[in-house]
Amino acid sequence: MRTFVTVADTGQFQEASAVLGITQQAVSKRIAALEKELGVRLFVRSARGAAPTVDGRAFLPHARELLLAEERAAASVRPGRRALRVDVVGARLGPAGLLRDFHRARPETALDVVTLFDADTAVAAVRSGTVDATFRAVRTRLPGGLRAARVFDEPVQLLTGPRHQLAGARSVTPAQLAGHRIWMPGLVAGTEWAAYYTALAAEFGLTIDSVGPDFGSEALLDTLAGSASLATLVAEGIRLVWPRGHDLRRIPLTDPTPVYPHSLVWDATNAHPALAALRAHLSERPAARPSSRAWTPAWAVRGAFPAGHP
Amino acid sequence: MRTFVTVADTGQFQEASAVLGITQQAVSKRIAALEKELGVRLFVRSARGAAPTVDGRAFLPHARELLLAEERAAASVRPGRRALRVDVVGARLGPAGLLRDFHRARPETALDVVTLFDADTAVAAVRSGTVDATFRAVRTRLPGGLRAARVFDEPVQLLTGPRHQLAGARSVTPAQLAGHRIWMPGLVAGTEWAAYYTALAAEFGLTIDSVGPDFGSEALLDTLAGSASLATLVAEGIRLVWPRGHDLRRIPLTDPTPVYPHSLVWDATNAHPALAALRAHLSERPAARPSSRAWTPAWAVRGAFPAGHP
DNA sequence: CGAGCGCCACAACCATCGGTTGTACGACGT
DNA sequence: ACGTCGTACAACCGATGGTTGTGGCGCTCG
Repeated sequence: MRTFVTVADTGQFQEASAVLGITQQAVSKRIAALEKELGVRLFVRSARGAAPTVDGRAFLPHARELLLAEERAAASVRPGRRALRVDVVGARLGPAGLLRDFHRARPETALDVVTLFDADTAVAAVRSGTVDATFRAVRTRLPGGLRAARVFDEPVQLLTGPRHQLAGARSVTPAQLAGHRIWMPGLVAGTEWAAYYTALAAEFGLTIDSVGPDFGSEALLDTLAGSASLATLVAEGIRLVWPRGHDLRRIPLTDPTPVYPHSLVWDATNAHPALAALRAHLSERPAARPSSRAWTPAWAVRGAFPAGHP
Repeated sequence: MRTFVTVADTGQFQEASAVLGITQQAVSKRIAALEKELGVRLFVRSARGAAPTVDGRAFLPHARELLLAEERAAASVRPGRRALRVDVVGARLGPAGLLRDFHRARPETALDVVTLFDADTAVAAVRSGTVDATFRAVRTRLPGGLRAARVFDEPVQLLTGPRHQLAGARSVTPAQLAGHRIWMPGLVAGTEWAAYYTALAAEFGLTIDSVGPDFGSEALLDTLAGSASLATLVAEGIRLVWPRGHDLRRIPLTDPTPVYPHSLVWDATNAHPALAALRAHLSERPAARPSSRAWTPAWAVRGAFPAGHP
């Protein structure tokens, strides 16, 4: 590919070979091999050099893209100065949206988004330097050198099918959910997600049930749509693949509103320039502050808020 | 890359080797070589298989993207059923915008945009089947089997610096340009672009000058910004890299408005499914019809309009 | 708790690939 | 008509990347 692009740019095999530091014959062989593999002629050879055919012209941008993709791939793991690497708890949750904003604001900044197993794993990764930051709800005291800023309180909503008893409500209080069956397959014990919902259930006397195999959100939505007794909880920001004709309802929870407390955790000694940019970007947003009408587990308050918060 | 992705998907070297049709040892060697080249460990090996490290997780989406890019590249020239290939006269002109619309409306349709030398070359390419369609201003009678539909009349505007005599005008008539020097470096004799501007100059007595080397649009704009006597003509839709502080002016031409008559040309015997989709997409737009206040060269009227036009 | 099993890494070997040098051929300009 | 420029073909050879064979390590299970 690189040979192809170089030939296209220089206009002749000879000069391309000089650029690439190989012989002209090697370039000729490479191009011939590529043409044979693709089954089309890419250049018309003349006594004055090589000009791309129509196929070659169509192929050229794809070849360039391939080289760029290779460069990005290598940059994502380059020891020392790799791309900024951020862990998020879920690709469709609030923090992922914050990262999309950041990427839109600074598209030149190379950014990798990964999802680790749980908050403890993520915090350990931040500490070891394998990731630069993580959006998580921190439960435990952070190891020395790590900083946290609570950046996003994401309200939790009830999701029901049309036949559910609460389907018509404009809003519901957590206490009203007592006695209803909340079904959340895929909740893995030991993760901070599970801890959050366990605390929520304990606080308001709910029954949260995560038994059964997790067939993915589509299967969950299918089941909800047909059930009069099952409901689930989802984060407000989550974008579901909204099935047609299922008539599912998202119902806000109020008085209090359970919010999921996303914090950004990073290592104070990490000098990655894009990390500073990310923190600056996040602090430019209106700071998320705990509302008196919001609820979080007791452990969440340990997550530090940006300066100015009590 | 394919080996890496396969290992990540299967979770073990052994099964990946079966999928790829090679031995486990070859997979081991490939991954080891990749890790050595990148300088990082991508998998943690255990007695139950291989799990990606944090680096591996970050690398994975890039590796997938690379494979997709390779597939798209191959598809762009696959003999027989390649991607729809359309020639446009310029990437920043109206037809390129139409193609962007089409791509937005049908993102699943593989689409390649190329730019050939001139209309005759493009028409020959359509006839030979190396491109599926071209947006061009057709001057000559089309070879048998080819069809044309005038899809976009693009108004031409005057571009001047702030010190130019016409800089303050809200609009200008072509006749008013007589005597002013119009500078259009890069206009290649023999192309339909050149023919268009030649006809325009002849019709209204203009002086269009394309001598001198073409250093690109940036250099042109720099020169225009500082000149009181030079101006150029640009298509309305063209997106220039608008230099800061140059205070350039785009001035509409009126009474009549010269328009550049883009037609879509295709081969009636070409059965490419995406070609039909493109034509359908274009015909859904409000048909471009020649206004009595618009001007085109006499030869342009030969370009067929969609059904219904006189 | 030890034996067995499943999985990966290392070693030796070998065919193929992809580079080299040397040369031929065609087009263009003088 | 002949040098010059640029590419293609041929012969050659080392490096690459596959194979088979084997060893080690960590689960798991009797």
